[in-house]
Amino acid sequence: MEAGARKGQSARRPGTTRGRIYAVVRRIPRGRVATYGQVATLAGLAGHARQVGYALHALPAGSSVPWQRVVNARGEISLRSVPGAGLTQRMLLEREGIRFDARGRIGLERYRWEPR
DNA sequence: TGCTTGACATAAT
DNA sequence: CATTATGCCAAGC
Repeated sequence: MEAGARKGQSARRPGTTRGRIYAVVRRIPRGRVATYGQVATLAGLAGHARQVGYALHALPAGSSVPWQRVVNARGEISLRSVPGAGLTQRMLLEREGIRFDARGRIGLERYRWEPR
């Protein structure tokens, strides 16, 4: 339990790598998407996109982090350990007004979040 | 304390 | 444009 509790804390504890990643993901506006590398760069972890994915993977359910708006560089939803979840993510994005390609890809040219 | 795994990115072919 | 190979860091056991 302590391990689980500690995990939940580290997720909300600012200053940690994961906390910074969550902070960036939270900044993604609705109806827009960002790539893992983009989030990593904004979080100050340029080049460490893997950590972004891992951080979201450890993200607790019910969190205020719109992990669904984070996609890979191909503009597609990355496969995760939980089968079926990809469809859930796609549904959430479509609900925000994001259109998917016939191949299940998003037009990053059109929906890419441009931070300023 | 140290090793293995992991929601990826980028470059090269 | 698709696929393959390599590199990065942090968290978990």
